Amino acid sequence: MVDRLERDVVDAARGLLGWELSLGGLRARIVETEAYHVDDPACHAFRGRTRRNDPLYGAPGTAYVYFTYGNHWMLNVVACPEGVAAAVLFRAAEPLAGIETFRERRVKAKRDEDLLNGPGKLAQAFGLDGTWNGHLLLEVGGLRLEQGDMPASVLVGPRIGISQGLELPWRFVDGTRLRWVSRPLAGLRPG
DNA sequence: GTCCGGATTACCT
DNA sequence: GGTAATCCGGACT
Repeated sequence: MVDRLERDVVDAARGLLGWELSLGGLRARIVETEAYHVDDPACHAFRGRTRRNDPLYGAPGTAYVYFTYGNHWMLNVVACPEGVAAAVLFRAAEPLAGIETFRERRVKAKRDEDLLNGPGKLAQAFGLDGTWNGHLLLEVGGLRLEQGDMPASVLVGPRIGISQGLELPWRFVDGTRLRWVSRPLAGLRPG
């Protein structure tokens, strides 16, 4: 996956579906991703390099964790060669292990479907914050990304929550696990 | 120093 | 389906 991450952030976003995110006894299967690239106006690095977006320019496999809307942390994995800003945002996951901890941290989730079905929810359930910014996700230790089974069907559509770049179909969803996805009806089509 | 907007969520109707 | 809450980073004066 390092090769794939380095080659193309859009291909990597699709390829990361089915991978597993783990931290201690917590484990979840990635069911929804989005790609962001420096040439696209929705990317944090579109207007140049700053201290906030600096991790985007790092090595593929690096975590980019940032804070937004006054409340929420977002987890991304950096893609493309060093020096080219790009990343894949993890938007939703299916809980596989540690569900009691997920429930404790996501007190507002009424159903298990609400534990990880959004980027801010996913980060809250895993207890992530800026201290994980820059962490290497493909190496052993702490927060980790591991290969899983590729989904039998993938849906694509426009990315969520942005105002520019909506013409790019850079959101990817595991079509066999829509139960765990955020906004399953938002303009998705087979892809 | 001030202002604006955001890769969202939760709660309301 | 609509919207208030919440506060940091970036742009600008």
